[in-house]
Amino acid sequence: MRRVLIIEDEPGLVMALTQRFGSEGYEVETAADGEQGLALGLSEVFDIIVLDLMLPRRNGFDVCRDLRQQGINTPIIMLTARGQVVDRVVGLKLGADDYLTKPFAMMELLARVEALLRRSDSSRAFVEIGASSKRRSPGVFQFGTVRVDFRQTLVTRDDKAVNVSAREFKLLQYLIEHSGATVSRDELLNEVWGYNTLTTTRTVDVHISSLRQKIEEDPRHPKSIVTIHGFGYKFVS
Amino acid sequence: MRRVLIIEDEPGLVMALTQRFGSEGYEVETAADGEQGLALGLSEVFDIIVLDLMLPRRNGFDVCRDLRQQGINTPIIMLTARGQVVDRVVGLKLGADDYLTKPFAMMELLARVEALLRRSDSSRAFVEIGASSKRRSPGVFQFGTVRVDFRQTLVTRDDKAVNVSAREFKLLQYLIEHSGATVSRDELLNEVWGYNTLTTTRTVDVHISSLRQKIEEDPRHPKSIVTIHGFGYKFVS
DNA sequence: GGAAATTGTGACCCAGTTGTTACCCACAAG
DNA sequence: CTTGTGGGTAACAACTGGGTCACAATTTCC
Repeated sequence: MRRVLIIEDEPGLVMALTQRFGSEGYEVETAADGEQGLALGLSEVFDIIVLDLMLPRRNGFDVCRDLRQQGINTPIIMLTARGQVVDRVVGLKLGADDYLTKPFAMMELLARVEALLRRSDSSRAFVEIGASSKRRSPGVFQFGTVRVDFRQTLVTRDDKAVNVSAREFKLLQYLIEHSGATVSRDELLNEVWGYNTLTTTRTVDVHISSLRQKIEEDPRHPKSIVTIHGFGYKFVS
Repeated sequence: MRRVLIIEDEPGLVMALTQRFGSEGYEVETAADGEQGLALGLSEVFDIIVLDLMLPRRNGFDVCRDLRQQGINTPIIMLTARGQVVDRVVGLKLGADDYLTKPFAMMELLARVEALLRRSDSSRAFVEIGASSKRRSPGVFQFGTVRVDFRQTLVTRDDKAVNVSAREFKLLQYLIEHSGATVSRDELLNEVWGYNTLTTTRTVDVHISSLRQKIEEDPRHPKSIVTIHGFGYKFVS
């Protein structure tokens, strides 16, 4: 089982992360300040570390640097508050492997974690015989005349590129990844927008609407992104 | 046995919640104001906490934040009065795990509680040997030629989709979940509509009727949703 | 720094949903 | 068989949820 260490002081976020990772099958440990986090990171073995930048008692930079200096090379994802103009360079220089600005969508975090794990797996994989047994998602999804390429972040319809914004793309991706399931607006806000966005649920409708304009044959009578009155939306392929 | 802490000042609701949780086999403790609730939450261990937002002596936000700051990470469901829209954000940020707007259907509350417990169980489950013993509800229920898919929010009959409204779907779900039991109109109003709705019991009949039109072979002589004269309805599969 | 694109919000309207009433029939008790 | 009460359902009115437009705020890109 994968083990993740979460070093973060905001209780709500800790809660949310714990649950999200838990439901993904991770074993979760948490630390509420830098000191504690550093100690845990040094004394136990993890597959991934999620590290907030602003921490009481010892900030994320220090923790990250110290971990690396002690020979810990577990993948680290750094969380930075919006507005902190901390550029990627500083974080990466200190040994972080990726970073995310708060507030982030859970979906996003999970995706990056997976990516990092895949990387570190494959760098270790030379021991294993044959290809890794991990089935990676095909990367391309097609329904009707529409094709979504997740690797290239590209949507085409009748082989012609469709201009889809970032938000729309993520929304579409989430819907596709949960094909057939009814997803509520709240779930979409949490997974696609962010874990504590101020956004109202009506915003979801607007983006759904504009997505439909772009990928549905007849936007007035959508076939792929279906409304489930009173519940939410559902993607059917 | 599961232990639940209910922090709520409205006596009627406290009563209803106590009974409902009691009949589900929970051990219930209650607090009528924030101070008392906080004290209880800190001094005893619970599996779940139901916390009203508007409370005398200390509001739900404070209680939630204080509990979290004291290291209590029991799942918390927050109850908010209708109209307070902003609460989602603030509540979740402070460490609440879910929220419900009053008046809510008991069924809804129970479902969310179950979901939270399942989540927190699975994050602890790494101790267990082998695959997690998570028994998830099958998600699909079939009787006769009718199939109800709870994940997809979809009802089909003879493999053809049946257009069922939100209320009808929830009603059907409740009946199915209590297969074989006679459920009174009052119970349905409480569980499917809301705990203090002004709705009359005749409304239930109307919805039952329209459900029958949609899923019964012969709506005049229903086989699945049976009337128990003088008592209520019963679902038989 | 300014232009262009993206994103969130409020407003409006429509369609589907929901609750109520009314009328009639079914049931059970005598 | 009769009668009083409970239940089925059609019809209507009121409401609510959802689609989309226009605008403002924000971000991104030259």
